[in-house]
Amino acid sequence: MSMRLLILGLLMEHERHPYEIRQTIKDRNWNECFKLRDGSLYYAVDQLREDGLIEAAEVVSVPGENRPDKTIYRITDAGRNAFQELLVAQFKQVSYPQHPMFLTMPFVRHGDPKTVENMILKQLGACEHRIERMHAVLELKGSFLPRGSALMIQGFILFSETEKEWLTTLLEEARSGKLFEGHKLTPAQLEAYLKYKQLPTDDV
Amino acid sequence: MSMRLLILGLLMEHERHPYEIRQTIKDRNWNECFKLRDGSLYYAVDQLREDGLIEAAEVVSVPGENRPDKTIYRITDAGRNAFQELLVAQFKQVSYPQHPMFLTMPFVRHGDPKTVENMILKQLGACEHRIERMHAVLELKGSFLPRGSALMIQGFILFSETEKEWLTTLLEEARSGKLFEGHKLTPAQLEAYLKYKQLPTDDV
DNA sequence: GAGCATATACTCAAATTTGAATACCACTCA
DNA sequence: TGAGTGGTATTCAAATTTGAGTATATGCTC
Repeated sequence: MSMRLLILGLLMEHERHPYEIRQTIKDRNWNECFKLRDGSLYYAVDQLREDGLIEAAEVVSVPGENRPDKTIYRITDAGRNAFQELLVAQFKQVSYPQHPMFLTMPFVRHGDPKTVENMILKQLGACEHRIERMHAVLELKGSFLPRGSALMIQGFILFSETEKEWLTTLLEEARSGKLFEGHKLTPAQLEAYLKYKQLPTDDV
Repeated sequence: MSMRLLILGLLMEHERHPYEIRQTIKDRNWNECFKLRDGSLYYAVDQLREDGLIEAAEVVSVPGENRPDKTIYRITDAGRNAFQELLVAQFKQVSYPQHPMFLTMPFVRHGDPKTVENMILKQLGACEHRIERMHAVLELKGSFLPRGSALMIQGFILFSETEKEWLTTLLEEARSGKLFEGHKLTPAQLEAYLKYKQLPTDDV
């Protein structure tokens, strides 16, 4: 998650202070598509400033005093160059779809079937809600959003629909008990396993 | 990425040394589905040992001397409990599909069209190869893999096929130039934008 | 048989992320 | 009137990941 690209990208539009960046990300519903923490936002901003890719445009003191002043940042020429590089770098990343639940799958068979079933059910519910929410966003914004942003959300919906399909299968298999199969290998399976070990693995 | 879950999960099967864990992950083609670095593997192993979740079962000196000895680890009772908790925690994660290219989308319009088009094309190629590779894995292993592992790979293929579809759209739009639209907002768009700002955002 | 890649088996500093905490203001609800 | 909730705006230590480096053995080619 290149926080730097995110920040520079937003500053390509116009100058902003960190909290405004955070808000913009929320307002645009991007936090549904990738996760962000305040901590790394402020950290990245500091780094960018140190590297001369952004600079303070203005420091605003909010009336009411004791609150920290906000610093408004602007992208520099070096920053605009860095943005182009980061954009390409992000494209170049070995990049494949990821889902936190992938990691649980190889191990569910060691878990408690009833608990697992419930967890899958919850994920499925969350997934369905997410699809609805994002459809609402697209309907309201789709036509006037920058095309790339609209396509991101559209992609996110597509992926979420695939997720729904996958979770539905998982749920069925959890209910039938099939999901928890595979504790032991029969000799035939073992032989197949040895064969499979020779499959080429593309380094990822 | 809970390295801990991954390690404990593998040690639920039988004892292993760190390098063997690394190998197993590769042999099972899991590195296609989630990314792992040696550094975090060894770090996590150390943590797990400190926490008493795993213990050294045996230290093996390899003939030929000067190589570091391998320590074979075994999961403890505390570790088995921790495994169950980590499994549930992983299920509970706010969990949605992610793709590194999502981050580029809102900003492609500031990038160089020709470069962007090429990058998308490359991703599409990589994606197609991945699908083929994973199909080969499933065909060879699908029947004898623990069901959960097979479903993970199946899910990964499903997601990759969705990715292919999405990338194809992106490519078309890059070629037609539509992808790069959205530099300025018309007054009507601005009004729509203000409306959209009021959309509820589920915190993620 | 010299050179070179590849596999084994890690180690470590530096970069980054996480998660929680801080502090202030404005609002409501009882 | 004061207690609690939510938004604004950030800081920071601790946890974790990254990326590069180390060192040896083994196999392969020219």
